[in-house]
Amino acid sequence: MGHERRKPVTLLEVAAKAGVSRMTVSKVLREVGSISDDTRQRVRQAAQELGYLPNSLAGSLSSRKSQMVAVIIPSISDIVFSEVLSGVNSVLRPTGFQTFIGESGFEPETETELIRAMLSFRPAGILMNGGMARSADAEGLLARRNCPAIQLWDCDRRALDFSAGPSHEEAGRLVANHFIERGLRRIAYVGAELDKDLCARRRYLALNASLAAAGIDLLSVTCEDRPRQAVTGRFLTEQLVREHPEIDAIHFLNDAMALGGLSYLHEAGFPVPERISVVGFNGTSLANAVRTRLSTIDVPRTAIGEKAAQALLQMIEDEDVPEFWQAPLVLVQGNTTAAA
Amino acid sequence: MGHERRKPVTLLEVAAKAGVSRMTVSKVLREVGSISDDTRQRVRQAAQELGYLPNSLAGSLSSRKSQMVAVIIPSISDIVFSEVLSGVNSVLRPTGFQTFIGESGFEPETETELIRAMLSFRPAGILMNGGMARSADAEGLLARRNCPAIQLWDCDRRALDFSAGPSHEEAGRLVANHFIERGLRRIAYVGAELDKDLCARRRYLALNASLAAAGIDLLSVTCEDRPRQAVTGRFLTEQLVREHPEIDAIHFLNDAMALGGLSYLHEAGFPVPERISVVGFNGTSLANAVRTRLSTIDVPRTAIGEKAAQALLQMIEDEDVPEFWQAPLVLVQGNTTAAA
DNA sequence: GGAGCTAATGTTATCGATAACCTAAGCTTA
DNA sequence: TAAGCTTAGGTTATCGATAACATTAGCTCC
Repeated sequence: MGHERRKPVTLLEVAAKAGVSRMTVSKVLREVGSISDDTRQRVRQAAQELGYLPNSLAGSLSSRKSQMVAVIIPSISDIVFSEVLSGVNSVLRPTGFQTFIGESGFEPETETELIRAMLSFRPAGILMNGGMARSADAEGLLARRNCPAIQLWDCDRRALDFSAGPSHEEAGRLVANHFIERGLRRIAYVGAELDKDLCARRRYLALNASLAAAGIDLLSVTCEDRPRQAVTGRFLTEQLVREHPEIDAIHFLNDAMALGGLSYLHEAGFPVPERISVVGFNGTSLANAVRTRLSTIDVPRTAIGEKAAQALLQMIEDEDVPEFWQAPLVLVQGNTTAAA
Repeated sequence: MGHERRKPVTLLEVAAKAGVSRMTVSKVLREVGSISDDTRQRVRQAAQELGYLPNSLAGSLSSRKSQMVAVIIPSISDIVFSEVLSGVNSVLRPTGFQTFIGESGFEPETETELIRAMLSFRPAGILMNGGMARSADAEGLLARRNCPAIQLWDCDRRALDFSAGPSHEEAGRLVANHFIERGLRRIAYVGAELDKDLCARRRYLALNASLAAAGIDLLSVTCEDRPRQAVTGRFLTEQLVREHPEIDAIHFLNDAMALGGLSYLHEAGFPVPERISVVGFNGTSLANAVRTRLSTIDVPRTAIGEKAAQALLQMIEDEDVPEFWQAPLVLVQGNTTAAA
């Protein structure tokens, strides 16, 4: 099964087989223009028999149109993103647009190359996560793009043509109030890679500011060189309670880290929520799988993707679109924080 | 910030600005041919100042070459895949190839459209997960592709030009032997979506066969309409032990489901491993985050991606490549199965 | 000193489609 | 019945690059 097969079939070959011109084949396959039923049949059959696959390079070059929508995300392993993407796809798919994904790995250099690569195919639109430090080259590429561009996951700092996402500042404030209402005052924050994920950093800063306004000092335990996953949550929590056994509430960067932290707290004999309250972020289904129902902030991820895709379609149609859509946030009370 | 910007800059404009022909610009930017340092400078600067971005549609169409590598995966939320992909990228990136990802959502229909869309851009290569039911159209498209194609994640059933992945049958046998060696005889399997994930199904069948050979009946609890995640593992385990409290070992489809199951077992008062042994599959970092260190089968995911990418590069260079690479599997003994 | 190189650049054809316009036949309709 | 419209299809130019070959000037070298 070699791959050095014959040259792919072109319109010309289909045309020859069907006994018509290339243009006629093109019209039949795109269902434009007026073609008799008889010809239509012959062309379809010829294309089918030859296994004709249109060449999008030629097609898009010529028509200056594309069915490709580029999506660039920091990490495909971040569970968070998959639902945003499925929201995007659920709206885009029925319209015939195809989503092509690029993964930047949180590296600005890689992200820049991805933007360059994707834009060089002149996509119909581009969606990218907000909250990343972007290189100057990337900004330049985006500034000169000739398609609509949408920022996902961030609504505090608007960018590109449309932003769909939560206010991370609001999220930070929600958690702060949640703790304050419950009379918790020795509060810690556990996170990782805050230098890369600026959205998470903004949540942290808002939490910090809200607590400060209430006269509370926030203790933070973070590291930049470990993944934002359960293992890291567990590791940092261990470090935290060893040095500060007095704390009575922890907010984690995300649910995965919170679960890691919880596992350590149980093991080390810190009852949750009696002794320490825990709040995560995201509302991933993960959160309800363990015996504890994690208190967390639920983010409507699918809706974010849907709104983004809808806005994209409208912009492609040259319709007017608002500047942003702010995703509603809900702090879901589980059993890792005591009732107020 | 509208998106209906001016027409993108073309080679011709750069050429005019630099006072040379298009061909010269093309050669400078691709670093081929011989061009004087002076001209090279002027062209580079002109391109820079105009913000020239090559049009890959035109470039690839003309040269019949591409820097794009297509990857089609069933689900980006499946943690498993992210590491395979990072292995792929670590090899491909330095060579200048760009990975474009498509997500099929386990739907053959969607997968077919993705294959069509990606192949229509004439990529340098295509990588796809094995173990999915593929539509006839998809097979046709793949048969007529004119680039190397590689199957990931499955090495039992070889397909395309190269296969990189574990033997899922071996995995099933490993688990069976693990249980048998420990004298466990009331064994259950918990999984989901086995109709879609044929690799998982093959593990299950091998487990079943190996146990049968030892005179053991395997009890299986599965469902097709729930995700292969922790919640489902928990739900099915609850159902399992309610109806069959006598079982003494469970193999889960993956680690996520195993963790969900574990949480229920703890809660329901089934000590692990004293009363019930548990084995997962994958060796995700998740496995070590909770108090229990899950016994599981470690799959070298990054290596799979690397081998696949290396094979792809070799095929692009027209070098000979073996038919497959079988990923070594290790059953990692945690503390959810008692020592033999 | 001219045949033969090499280096630096330009010309032309082509990749595989689509846009925009054109043509011829058949049909209305006043 | 001739102007005018439809229908079905074809022609030509173009999209933005690259491959392959052509050209020109300066140099080498016997």
